[in-house]
Amino acid sequence: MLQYYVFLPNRKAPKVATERRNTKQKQGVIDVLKEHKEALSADEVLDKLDLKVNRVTVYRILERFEQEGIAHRVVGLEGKSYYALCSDACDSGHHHDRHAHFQCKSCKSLRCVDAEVIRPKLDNVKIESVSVLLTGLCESCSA
Amino acid sequence: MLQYYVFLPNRKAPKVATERRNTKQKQGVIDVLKEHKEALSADEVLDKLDLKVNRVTVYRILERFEQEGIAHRVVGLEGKSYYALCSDACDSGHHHDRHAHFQCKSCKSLRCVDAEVIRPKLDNVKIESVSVLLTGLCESCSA
DNA sequence: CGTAATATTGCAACATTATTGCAATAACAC
DNA sequence: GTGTTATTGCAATAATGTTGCAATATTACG
Ligand SMILES: [Mn+2]
Ligand SMILES: [Mn+2]
Ligand SMILES: [Zn+2]
Ligand SMILES: [Zn+2]
Repeated sequence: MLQYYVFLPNRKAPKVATERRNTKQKQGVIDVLKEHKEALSADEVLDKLDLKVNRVTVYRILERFEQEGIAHRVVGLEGKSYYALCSDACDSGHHHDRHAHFQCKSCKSLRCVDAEVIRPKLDNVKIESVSVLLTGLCESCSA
Repeated sequence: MLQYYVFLPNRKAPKVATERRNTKQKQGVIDVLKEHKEALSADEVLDKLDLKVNRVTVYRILERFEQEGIAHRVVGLEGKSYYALCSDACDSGHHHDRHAHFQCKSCKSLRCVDAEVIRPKLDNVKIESVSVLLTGLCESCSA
C-alpha cells in the first residue's frame, strides 16, 4: 500500500504528495513523542531517539510538525519550547487544542493537562491563540 | 529626608536597610518601566535608558525586581522575558498580579491586559502560578 | 525497475538571550 | 570621613535556536 506521509492514523495526505517526504528521522521523532506522555524539548527528543539524528534536524522537524498540525508547541517559564502530539484533529496551520499545560518549577517537566481553556474577548485586537501555563511542583518533586 | 530603597510610592523599607542599596542604575530601570505602558525586555530597557548601564546589570536588576515584587515577568512566545511594574501590592517572593498578557505575533510587543485570571484546581499538584498569554495582531500591525 | 527532480538532512558557522566569576566601584551605616 | 559590602562592569561562557549550503535520500514517473 502506497503511503503519503502517513505518520499517524487518521492523517490526511497533503494535496501534493511530493511536498512531503517520509523519512526515518521524522518517524523517529513521532515515535518518541508517542512514547512519552510529557511534552518534550528538542534536546529531550534528541536524547530519546534510538536513531542518530542531527540536532538541527530535530529542531526543523519539530517546527514543521507544529506548522502541519502534527504537534503543538508550549513555551516553558525558562523560555524553552516543548512539543507534544496533537490529540484533536488539528489542521495545517490551525491548532484546535484548547487545553492548559503544567510545568514543574523544579524539574521543568511540562505536560498537557485536561483543563479546557476559553478564549476571552479583547477590545481592538483579535485574539488568535491563548496559552495557559500552570506552574508548581510535580508529584515527584513535591515528595 | 533619608530614603531606604524607596523607588516607588507606598513601598515598604526592607528590614535590614543595608541589604539593599539605592543606585542610579536601579532608579533608571524603574523610570524606564514607569514611562512605558508596555512590558519591556532587557534589551528594550537598555535602549530606553538615558544612563549608560551594562547589559548584565540590567538583567540582574530585572531579575531582582521580580524577586522583590517590584516588577513581574512574562515569557513571550519567542521565549524572551518581558517585565512590567507590579500594580498590585506584590510582596517579596509573592506576586499577586492576576491578569493576562497580550503579545503581538508580528512586532512581538507585549502588554498587560485587564482580564482577570482565575486559578484552576489540579489533581495531585498544587498550582503556584498561572500565566495566560493571548496572541494576535496589535492595533498597529493589523492596520 | 532506473532515472530525474527536489525535499530533507548534516555540518559548520552564526545569532540571540541569559548567566557566571571576579575585580573595581560606590552606597550606606557608623 | 572611613570601613563594610552590595552592586556594577567586563570578559568569558552557557543555552537555545537559526541559517547557508553541499550531500543525501525519497518520491514521481516512464
Ligand atoms: Mn498540550
Ligand atoms: Mn502584567
Ligand atoms: Zn518536578
Ligand atoms: Zn504589533
